[in-house]
Amino acid sequence: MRDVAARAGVSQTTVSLVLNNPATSGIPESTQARIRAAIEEVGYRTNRLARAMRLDRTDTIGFISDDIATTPYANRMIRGAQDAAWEAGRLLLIVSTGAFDHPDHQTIEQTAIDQLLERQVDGIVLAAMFHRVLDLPDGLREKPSVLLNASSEAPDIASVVPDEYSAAYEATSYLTDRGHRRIAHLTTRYPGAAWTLRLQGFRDAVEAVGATVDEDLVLFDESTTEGGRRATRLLLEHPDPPTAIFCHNDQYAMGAYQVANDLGVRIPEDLSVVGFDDQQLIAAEIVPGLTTMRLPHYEMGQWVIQKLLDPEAGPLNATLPCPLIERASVAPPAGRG
Amino acid sequence: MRDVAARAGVSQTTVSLVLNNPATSGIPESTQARIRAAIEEVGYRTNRLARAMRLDRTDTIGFISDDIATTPYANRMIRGAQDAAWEAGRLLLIVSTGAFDHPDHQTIEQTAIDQLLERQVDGIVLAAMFHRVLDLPDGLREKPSVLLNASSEAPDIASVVPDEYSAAYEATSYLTDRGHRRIAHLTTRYPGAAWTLRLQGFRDAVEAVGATVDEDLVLFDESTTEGGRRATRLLLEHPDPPTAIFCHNDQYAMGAYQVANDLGVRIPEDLSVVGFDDQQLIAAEIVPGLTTMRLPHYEMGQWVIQKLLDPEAGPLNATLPCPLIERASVAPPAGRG
DNA sequence: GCCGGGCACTAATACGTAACAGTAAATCGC
DNA sequence: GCGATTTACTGTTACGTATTAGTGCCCGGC
Repeated sequence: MRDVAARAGVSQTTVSLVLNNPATSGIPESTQARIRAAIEEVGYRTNRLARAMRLDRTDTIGFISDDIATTPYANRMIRGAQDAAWEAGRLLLIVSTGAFDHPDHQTIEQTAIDQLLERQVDGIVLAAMFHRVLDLPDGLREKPSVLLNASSEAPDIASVVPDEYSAAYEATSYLTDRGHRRIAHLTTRYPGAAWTLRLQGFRDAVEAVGATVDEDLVLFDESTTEGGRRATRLLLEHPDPPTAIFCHNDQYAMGAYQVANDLGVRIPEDLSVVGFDDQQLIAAEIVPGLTTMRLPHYEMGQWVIQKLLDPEAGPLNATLPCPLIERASVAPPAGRG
Repeated sequence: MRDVAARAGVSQTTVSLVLNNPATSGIPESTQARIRAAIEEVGYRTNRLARAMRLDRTDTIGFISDDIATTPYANRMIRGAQDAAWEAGRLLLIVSTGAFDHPDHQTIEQTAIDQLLERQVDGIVLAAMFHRVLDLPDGLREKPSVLLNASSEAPDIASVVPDEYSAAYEATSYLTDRGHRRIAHLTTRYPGAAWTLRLQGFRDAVEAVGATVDEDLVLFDESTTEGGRRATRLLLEHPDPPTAIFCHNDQYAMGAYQVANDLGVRIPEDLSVVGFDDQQLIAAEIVPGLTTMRLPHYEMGQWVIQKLLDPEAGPLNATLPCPLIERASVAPPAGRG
């Protein structure tokens, strides 16, 4: 900047003025042009470190995620956050701390927070791959912080989570609307907030049409393809099998497809299936296309950044809707055509 | 730091000394302890911006990726880079520039580079989701830079790519070793470096066992499930159908599975299939498990960071092997049991 | 009794920017 | 023609750190 000033024959102050308030600084256009030319010639580029020191603002946001590698959710959340940040001229400093149930996770997370604070980020996003309730780590209070796909006991920390309950209610209602009354729910006991909320939404939606939930049809297993196969086999061997299955996630549903196919049970004619997640590589690609609830990962990623940039706007704790993605895996139950 | 110094009754210089060279500074243990106590009491934390200005080094690496959202590859690359960076005490400043064939992509990429340079990153990683050859953007030369999953014409820029040719050769040999001679290759004309290299590896491996490539069996389509269905249908309707298919990627293979299943063609008994990518949600989950080549995304991510940290070590342009992941989709051709 | 040298520190500076508090000259109003 | 205002700038400082070049003091040796 000093070089630019020298070349343009003005002071460093003037250059700074032109760079930051070209309109209101009262520097005549001729001088401004001279300075712009000098900037070009010198190949000057602002040093944002120095700028940040002066302004006490880095235009950088820390993003801590518990496990980036093993799930496709991270993509969408990061992308949502990245896009919103980019639009506002902010950049994301990303740290992945590994699986949240790893013994060292707390320590790593703490170190990550320290690293971000030392780098003077303007705010911190703490993201969970699986919707859960977490203990607020020390340090998060030192800067504006937002929880992504997680909540905490702390009453004053912003957070956003998917509306699991309503999504499950809607998914189930989609089935009851088409006449299904005997509906199974494949779920999981994976630690986290998702399954209880979805199970409750499922129950309430079944009962809302005057039907009862047959506990034989609520199965807990791993929410994997393998688990889906096991559970679906049980269901289809049941003396009074369900006409529809609502699965905790799409992998589960994929397992259901495989078993149904093996046993000659047609989807959707003989068995309707609704999934959860809208996994790109599954839901749209298996045959028939899987009707499923899409988790609003991208939107939640956007939300947290907007919340950091404008903390006053909107609610402190948001719950985002999960749109129903309608494909071809649901039909009325057999015999009702 | 000034507060810490005041509280410990020493100068700021002494605090800095204790923080950075506790051993060689010649400050007696008693004073060091006093300073450490003061740091604790004050809750002092280094301001790395100021440190960076002084040292002209931010311990931050810029990571530009062309599209983080639509592929699961990004995960593994970012994670590899993140892990290597973390281990070395570096953090990643990540920018996603969107699809590389978008009209504004060049501009966005340029802005991203400027942003990173303004933030004084120590180095830049330019990552491509799909292996391709790119024009080196201006600005990359201002800092140490490395290309990830991409190469360029520039002779002096470090880069790492998967060894597509050898991987295809190995995949094909895996089939010829088991007796297959009539092998199809489903590939694509998606712009990028991958398909030509893989096609060549395929050809050479077939010819290496004295067989010839039937051009009827080399099909170009979109490398999607839909494309896989189309292509496989053509192949299975061929008067002299192949006994094995080598697919450009796993989605393609998934489409092949679906059509085979519909037509009652058993995998692997009637038709062997080898994929490419080892997509978590496909390869391990479809039945039977898909034998496929895993792209070394994680390892390439690590590689680029190590290259930035120690530019002298190893070759300038690396080619990483793709391990063969053996599952259950390959058997000897029918009639040779 | 004096000098050299080690010990335990410290003062001052630079990194690159933004902004406050000026200042000199030109212009205006009456 | 003169004070007041405007125009077009500039000098200086502070942000928090790492480092260089000291400084004062004490102790040992002769």
